[in-house]
Order: sequence, then C-alpha cells, then structure tokens
Amino acid sequence: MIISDNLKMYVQKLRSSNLRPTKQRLKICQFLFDRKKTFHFTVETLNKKINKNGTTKVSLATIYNTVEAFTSAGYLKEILTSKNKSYYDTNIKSHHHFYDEGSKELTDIHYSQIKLSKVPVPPKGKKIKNLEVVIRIQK
Amino acid sequence: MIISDNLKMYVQKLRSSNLRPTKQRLKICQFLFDRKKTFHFTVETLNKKINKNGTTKVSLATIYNTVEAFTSAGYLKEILTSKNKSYYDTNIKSHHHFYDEGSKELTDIHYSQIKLSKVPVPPKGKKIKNLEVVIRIQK
DNA sequence: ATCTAGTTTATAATAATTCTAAACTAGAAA
DNA sequence: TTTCTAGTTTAGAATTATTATAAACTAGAT
Repeated sequence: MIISDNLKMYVQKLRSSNLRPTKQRLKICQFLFDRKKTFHFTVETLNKKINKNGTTKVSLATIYNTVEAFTSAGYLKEILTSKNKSYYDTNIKSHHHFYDEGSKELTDIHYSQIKLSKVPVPPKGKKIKNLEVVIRIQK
Repeated sequence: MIISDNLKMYVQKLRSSNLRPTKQRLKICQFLFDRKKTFHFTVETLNKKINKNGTTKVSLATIYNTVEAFTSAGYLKEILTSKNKSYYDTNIKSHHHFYDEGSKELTDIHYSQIKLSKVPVPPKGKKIKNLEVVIRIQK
C-alpha cells in the first residue's frame, strides 16, 4: 500500500464529514487506519503512541477532540467495558468482545461467532441503535 | 414482610462474606434489598438517596467501600455502559440491558428475552465469567 | 495576499474515584 | 462487664479521566 494514496483517501474522508484535514487529524488517521488488523485503544494509549517518536507533537486535547470527532463521524466505535476509561475500536462493524478481567485486554469476537436467536422488542418510540455482547473472561 | 427478619438475614449474609454487620452496611442493605423490583444505581444516586432523610449520615467513602465490597461478595453486579460512571444492579442474575442513549437510563431485559444460539469458545486457559448484552436504544 | 471560521493548544476546571490516616466500633477474649 | 484489637468509617486530600476556556494558529475560500 502506498501511503500517499491513503493520505488522499483520508483527506476525502475527513472532508466528507466536514472535518478539515489538518496535520494532526491526518497523523491520527494514518496511525489508526494504516493497519490491517483492527485496533483497540484508550485516549491514554493513543496519546502515548502518537507522540512517541513524532517530530510534531499532537496535544492531548486534540487527541480527545479527534477521537470524539471520529467517533461521531463513525470512523471509530466506543466499546462498553466499564471502569472509568473509554475504549475505542477501529473496527466499526457490528461485533463483540472478550474482556479479560485480569489483563484488562479486549479481543474482538467476529460478528459471525455470536448468533442471537431471540432479541427483545425495544420500548415504544425507541429504536435499536446497536447491540453489543461483552463476554467477561478470567483464568 | 417484617423488617427485623430482613435485618437478621442481612446480618447473616454479611457475616457469611466476612463483612461485619455495621450500622452503615445494614442501612445500605435495607435500602438496596428491601424492595421487590431490582434496582439500578450509580454511587452518586445511592449516596443521595441513602442520605436524603436519614438520621445518621453515611459518608461517601463508605458508600464507595460498601458498593465495592457488595460487588465482590456477589450481592451486586456491575453493569457495562461506558461513560465515566459505574452502574450497579441489585439483580445479580444473568440478564441484559437496554441503555437509552437519550435519557441514559437502564432497563433490565430478562434473561429469557435474549437467546444466543452461538457463543464463541474462550481463549485457551480462560473461562467465561459472564456474558452481557447491552442494546443501545434511541428515538 | 487577506480574512475568517474552524482548529489546536496549554492550562484550568470538573467529575468520579481512590487514598490516607485518624477516630471509631464490633465482637472476641479476659 | 471491661479491655483490646482488627476491621470499619470518615473527612479531606490526592489521583485520574475528561471537558472547558480562551488565546494562538491555520485551511482554504475570497
């Protein structure tokens, strides 16, 4: 894959969501989306990795803003786990997770690995936005 | 139901978990478990309600300690919803939730309302501790 | 090249939770 | 019953994650 191609793609992607393609946003895009496997992170870990060996620093505030903006735009998905920290996932397709209580690590469970044969009707006037299964595991 | 009977029961329950039956713990037990319907709460709401019209105040630190202790002891269940606040449920049976994105309210979904016809095998050396479905709803 | 709304940033503010260490208490032992 | 001690409660400080603020910067339209 040629990086510059992806860059163009990210510029378009951002523009299509009314987000100006700034240096910072593109750097974060490249970091998050220039990879084959999907990626789980918290703002804390993203901040560390983005600013590890970078020439230009991206401020923590911008990391927060960008993750929020990307989540609203649908580039990222917030994961439900609990405990005072938001986890995000670059895999925005409907899927599920193992949450390891010991290591606090998340692992994707592919959509097809869980099948629901019965799902309740939502309360009146409400629609189902998504359905997420978390399987807590331990030793 | 006679309150004093429940009190005795709570004393036993606490003792059986190596928790001394203190005034504060018993007060919280009564508040949480002397009810027919199951109850969802955050530490914040529990604190407010416990200390609303009480003669003796229970400190916030104790509310935290107690909720933590009751959760470890298996009297309470922590609910996964995200967003910087822990939710707890007096319904410790395996069950699921609707989470209303607008009102931020949780509603129980009875165990029998969701059926899984396929569940993945956990990673090697790990056991499934529980499985929880959250259905996010909105208008 | 100029201008402006959108963006970034350091820093302060807020919110939830955990820590601390002193005062208190349940309940076992004397 | 009184004494004693480990467990518990408590107010307040500390920590952690996140959001708000407002000044400086910049993309990109004019």
